[in-house]
Amino acid sequence: MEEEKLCIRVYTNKERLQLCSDRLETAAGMIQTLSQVFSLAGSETRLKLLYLLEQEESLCVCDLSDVLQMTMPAVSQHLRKLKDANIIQSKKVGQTVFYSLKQERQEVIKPLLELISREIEIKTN
Amino acid sequence: MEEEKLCIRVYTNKERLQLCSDRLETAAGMIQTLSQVFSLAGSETRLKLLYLLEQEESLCVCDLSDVLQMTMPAVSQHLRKLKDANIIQSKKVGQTVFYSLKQERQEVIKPLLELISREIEIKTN
DNA sequence: TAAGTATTTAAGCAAGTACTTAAATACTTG
DNA sequence: CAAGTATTTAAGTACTTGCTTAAATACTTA
Repeated sequence: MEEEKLCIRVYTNKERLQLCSDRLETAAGMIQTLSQVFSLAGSETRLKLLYLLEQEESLCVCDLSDVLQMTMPAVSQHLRKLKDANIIQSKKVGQTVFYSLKQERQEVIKPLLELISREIEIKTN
Repeated sequence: MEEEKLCIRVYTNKERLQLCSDRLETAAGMIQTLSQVFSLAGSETRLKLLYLLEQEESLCVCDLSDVLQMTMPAVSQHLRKLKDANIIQSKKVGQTVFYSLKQERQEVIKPLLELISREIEIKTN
């Protein structure tokens, strides 16, 4: 099973392409981390969850399910993914579970959410 | 088909939840736009494409396929999605198609890519 | 105009995602 | 401890995604 060349170029800047490969290799870890965060934030529902948690500090599953007009299992499953990725954390008080943004990941999450709040500020002025 | 309440709370801050709903409604457009961008950037392959295009200004499908070690149809299909979302643009020169980041969307894309390049700078110092 | 190159399009398929409903778990209170 | 509430877990399913391969398109050049 030979690796076939699909594209034969006369003018190829091999050094440039090598530099690109090097860049990718150096950035590999960050790219992987970021693409995971982006793909989580890439769901409209989860982006809403993150936005609400940023604005309100902390909300319970029940409230979130109310606001988003979704069943609790649906919301709970989204929250689980965000929690697994260390983006949010939970705190149980009695039988109620409160979710909030995790400090550790703020440097990645904040710039994303700022894009929303900045737009909103413009809109409400 | 009655809309059933799945969660009956004694202490509910109705005003707070209403404020949350209002926030979501105001932010709806931005949230939709952003979640689309995030979900595109949420693919490791596409994030690499964006990163490379930012670093190199402009690259052809063939080069990208080479650097990413992927078939041209696979790369081409990713590029199409990014182009459909107005994140990148293409310019045909002879039979070669060059892709580059689109200026219009830079204010959303740049902060994301900066997270990578910033990390890389730290790493290579 | 024939042969070759770069790219896109299309069809097909395996894997992943986002819900649903039902049941399990954990806590609270009469 | 029985009944009820908040949440999670699990299984099932429709939909989406990301690749593959084959074929079509468009351009170049002998």
